Amino acid sequence: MFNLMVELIAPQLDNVFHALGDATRRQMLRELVKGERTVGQLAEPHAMSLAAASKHIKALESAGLIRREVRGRTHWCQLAPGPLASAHEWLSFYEQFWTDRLDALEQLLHAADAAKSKKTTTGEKR
Amino acid sequence: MFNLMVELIAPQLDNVFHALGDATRRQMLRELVKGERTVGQLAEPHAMSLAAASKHIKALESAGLIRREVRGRTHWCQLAPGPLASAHEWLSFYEQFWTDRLDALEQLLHAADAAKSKKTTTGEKR
DNA sequence: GGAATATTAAACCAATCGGTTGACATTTTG
DNA sequence: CAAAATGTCAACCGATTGGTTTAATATTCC
Repeated sequence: MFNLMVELIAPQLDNVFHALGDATRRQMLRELVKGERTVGQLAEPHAMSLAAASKHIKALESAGLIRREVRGRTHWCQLAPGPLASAHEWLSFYEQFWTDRLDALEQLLHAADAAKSKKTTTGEKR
Repeated sequence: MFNLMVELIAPQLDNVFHALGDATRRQMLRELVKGERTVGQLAEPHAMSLAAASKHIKALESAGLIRREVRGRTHWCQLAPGPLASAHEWLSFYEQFWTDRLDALEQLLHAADAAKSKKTTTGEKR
């Protein structure tokens, strides 16, 4: 299910994850959850030039994470959450794994608790 | 709920997302889902020197995405999915948003379709 | 001990990143 | 129209990235 679509769009995922790998850009996304914002508004909380913030916004845009609409002289940005969903889906593939691991750990703890039976069925290691 | 923990660990998220922003490293993670692998095994599918692959693995390791166990002269790597779960959680914050957006779109389409009744009772989602 | 194996370390390189500044284009406002 | 407001663009800069090649370090095998 996931297997079929995961990693087929590697360059897209490259862009999305790279865009998310910067706290400034993540904060901008958080802000955009509240609604449309102009470039200036997005830039304002950050201790950097408007040009620098503009670059961050361009990075988010070219990753497909936001859309921009020019109205007059101001550029309005809004979330375009599709790629976020893709990244989320990509990570979901691993959810099964880490859930299994936690389950296994839990079972191990329970087993240690009630250490009476002599089950030594080792989970196969590759 | 998410609001409380999201973005409190920004440097960690920086590392995790940065590590995920490279197709080579993502492929290595995919491989590790199948079980433990040595550095050599992880490197083999990739058209690069062992040293280069070793660097990728170190990046994954310092992002906390994998753990390494040295047995004899070989280094065995395995997934440490905790940080993946963190990234997944971070993205989950936006799930509500993009779900809402898609719902809104769907409703818009339906409304256009059956443009007769005037029910606008928005079903709450999730 | 010495050769082969498995992996990291160090030095280097071109490309990219995140930032700056200054010039420019396009509205809006007075 | 002129001035202010809103952004982008281009050039530049130092740091980081992802790769190379050539050692160096452990460990195992004979």
